[in-house]
Amino acid sequence: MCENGDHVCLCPLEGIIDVIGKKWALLIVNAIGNNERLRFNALMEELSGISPKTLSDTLKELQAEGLIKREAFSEIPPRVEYSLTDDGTELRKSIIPLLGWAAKRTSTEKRKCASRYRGITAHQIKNITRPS
Amino acid sequence: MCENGDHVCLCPLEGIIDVIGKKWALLIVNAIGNNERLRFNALMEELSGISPKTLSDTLKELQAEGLIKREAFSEIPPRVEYSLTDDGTELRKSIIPLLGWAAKRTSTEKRKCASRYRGITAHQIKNITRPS
DNA sequence: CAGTATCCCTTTCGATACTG
DNA sequence: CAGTATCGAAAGGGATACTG
Repeated sequence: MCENGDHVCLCPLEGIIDVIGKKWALLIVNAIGNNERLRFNALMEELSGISPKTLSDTLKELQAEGLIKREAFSEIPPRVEYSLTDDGTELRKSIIPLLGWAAKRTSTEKRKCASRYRGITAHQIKNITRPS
Repeated sequence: MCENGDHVCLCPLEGIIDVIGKKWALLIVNAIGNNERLRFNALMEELSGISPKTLSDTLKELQAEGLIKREAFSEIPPRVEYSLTDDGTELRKSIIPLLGWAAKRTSTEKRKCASRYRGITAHQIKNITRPS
């Protein structure tokens, strides 16, 4: 990567924006992280409001990006569990500073919290190594 | 904000995604940060490929979010300069960890760097307080 | 110079119904 | 249960031409 002197390359932005720019992507990553492993319908509940199509689509993309892992069990009824890969876990951690920045604005600018995400359990991050 | 125990609220995501999810937003913030202050056409050059409409639109949003400042001078020909607010500067810093995460993947997964942003000078961050 | 005004295309996402 | 198939509305952006 192009990092020399006081420069940091923004090239990786290409990957970042496509992933985290998606409306539900970070919420999904976090929801799974909060629970270790989650099934499709459980995710539907955590992310109240998401449609099966959107969830399915996003799940596939996150999988393709190597951020989550899908495990299917040959049972009846079928069972599929999603969990974070190491990469996904790292992503989950690396957005903390950004969250901190946003949180500061939220409070100083007196915005109401979560008007859009209200009711979504997954709007909290749990069990994460907190920055000092 | 709802931060207690091992929880960090993702509510601010509402604001974050809308801002940084936009294709050019972070690039613009960074381009201005790299140069202290920039004029409209200078931005057009740094962000090679952006259309005046898109730049104009995004600039207004970033302004509305309080991330950049617009100063117009009553001269002929007109001169307008954009600079980062403190908030914008903070944002620019807080994406570093995310960049680090993405950079690591980029290299380990052998993706080609910047296929989408190639040629855009603003794909580098300069003069920033680097994380240890 | 610093944008605006149009037009249009693409992607995204939601709702709903259906299936292995 | 875990999705897929369709359809449609809406937003994001790009190209280009024009203006105060």
